[in-house]
Amino acid sequence: MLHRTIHLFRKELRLHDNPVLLAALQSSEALYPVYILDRAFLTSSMHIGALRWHFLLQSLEDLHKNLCQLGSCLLVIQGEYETVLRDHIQKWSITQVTLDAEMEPFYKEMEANIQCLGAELGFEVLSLGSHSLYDTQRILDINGGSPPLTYKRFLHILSLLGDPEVPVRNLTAEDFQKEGLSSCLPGLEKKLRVKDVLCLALHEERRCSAPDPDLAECYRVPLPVDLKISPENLSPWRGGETEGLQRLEQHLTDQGWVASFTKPRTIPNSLLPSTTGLSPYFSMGCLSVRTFFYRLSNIYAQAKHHSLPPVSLQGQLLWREFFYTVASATPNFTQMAGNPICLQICWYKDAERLHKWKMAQTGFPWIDAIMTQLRQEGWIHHLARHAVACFLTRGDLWISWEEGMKVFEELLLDADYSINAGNWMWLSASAFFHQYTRIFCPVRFGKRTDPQGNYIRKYLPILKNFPSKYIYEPWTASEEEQKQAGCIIGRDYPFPMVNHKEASDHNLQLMRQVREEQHRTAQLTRDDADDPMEIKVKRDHTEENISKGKVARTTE
DNA sequence: ATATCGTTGGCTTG
DNA sequence: CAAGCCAACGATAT
Repeated sequence: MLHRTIHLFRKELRLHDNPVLLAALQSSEALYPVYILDRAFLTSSMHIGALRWHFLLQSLEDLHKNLCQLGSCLLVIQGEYETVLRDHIQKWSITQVTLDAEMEPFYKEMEANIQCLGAELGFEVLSLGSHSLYDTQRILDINGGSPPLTYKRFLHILSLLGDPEVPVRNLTAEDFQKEGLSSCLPGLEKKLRVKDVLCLALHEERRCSAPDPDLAECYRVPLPVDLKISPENLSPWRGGETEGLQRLEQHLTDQGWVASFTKPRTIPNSLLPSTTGLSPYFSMGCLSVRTFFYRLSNIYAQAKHHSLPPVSLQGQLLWREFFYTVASATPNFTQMAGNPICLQICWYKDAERLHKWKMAQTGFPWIDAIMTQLRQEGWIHHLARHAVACFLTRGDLWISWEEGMKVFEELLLDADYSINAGNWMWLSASAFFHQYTRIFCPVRFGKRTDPQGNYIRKYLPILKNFPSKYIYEPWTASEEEQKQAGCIIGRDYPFPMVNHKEASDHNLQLMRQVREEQHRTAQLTRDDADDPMEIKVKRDHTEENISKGKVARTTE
């Protein structure tokens, strides 16, 4: 029996390699492609900021256009998702809801709630994942249930698993216009596409005998102004599958560049991205990682030599998988407390200093330029992320990585629950990375790849007339030189908020202390422990946290 | 038990 | 500008 289906788009905002949408089409006589714009959810669970709102709306508009070309359309419905679903299940006599499976707790909770609703209202739920290359559960199973904590070990497990699943075929107009399928609302269909009117289900034709003139208006993709989001958008990234695919193709034409890509050698302060800059498209599912993975495999197969993980382009996709895997099996992954893999550190709470960092007012041009690019454009290079993250946490300010993570979540177009938290733990040497004596210098680090400071001049124009020898440390210029540059330090641009040498030396000592204490407590715990499990959670040894962790594990 | 090694530091030396 | 040192962690391999 064929279903009457609502397909819920959540993250996978694309028509290529979209397995659950394909399955929805194949199992349905009527299909409603829906995006529920639940502002409370997007704000409180996903913490999306203004730039990401723009990117999301652009992606929805593009999805709508692409669906229209195939004889369908996107129905955007604003409201709380459960209420919206409840209303439309009845209104449209729905028997099936399909949706992309996602791994974030808030998306999983949403899916569980939809399952419950299905049991109550009598519709089936089908969800399939396509956001990652591998099913994280299979990786965990091979590793004996616990996540691999090193990339090397992770790669080893992948070598046992083999290549990821290949992408499903692209959707075509035939999929949407097959005999007897009606896709989207009949009234809307006629409005949006006069030529190819679908063969409609009988009862739907009856219902729409008096088409609502406001139907199209009612389901359209809202504009930023409708959502009271500032129309200002300086980001060069434009959301959507079409733009994402264009950028992908553009990068793949340079096969030599693709084959020899070596991440640590890319330049954090080039004025145009030295990496692909595709992350925003992957994070919102405008692009399929499986599609990219296999396009890379094809190029590697033709190349004489190619780079390898961890530094290769494919290796970058695998880093993403690595963090998904660890996040999926670690309780409280996005926080320190109750997170068994995270070093427990007593960070300073200093709202004023945090604010300076966040608002690009640290007085270190290299740091402030990066934070300005982040704020204006929503994307910064990976190494630039390292520089500002190290500065905020173990390097200079000794402020919790969770605070930095929240700022990135709001400002980054590619913000991703697992990857963001994982990298912040990495940079703060709280997990994954342990060579804490390696501290980025906020003056020296950027100089290597941009001695003229063109990057700083672009993002901090107030400093643009300083000679190159002062551009990374303008406070060392004499009063006369500052006047000449048209920028007085302390008036037009702040003095550095810390003495880097003193701050980083001090923090290094703190970090040593933390490790020493950790070591001692682990020793104590080991001596006391009857239960060998207690040793495993030595990193986070308080009673409360252990029980929290155990509860979270068993409910998974 | 012990050795190995880590995607991307900074500094000195030859 | 490449190599080695710094001081040294901790997950994994052996």
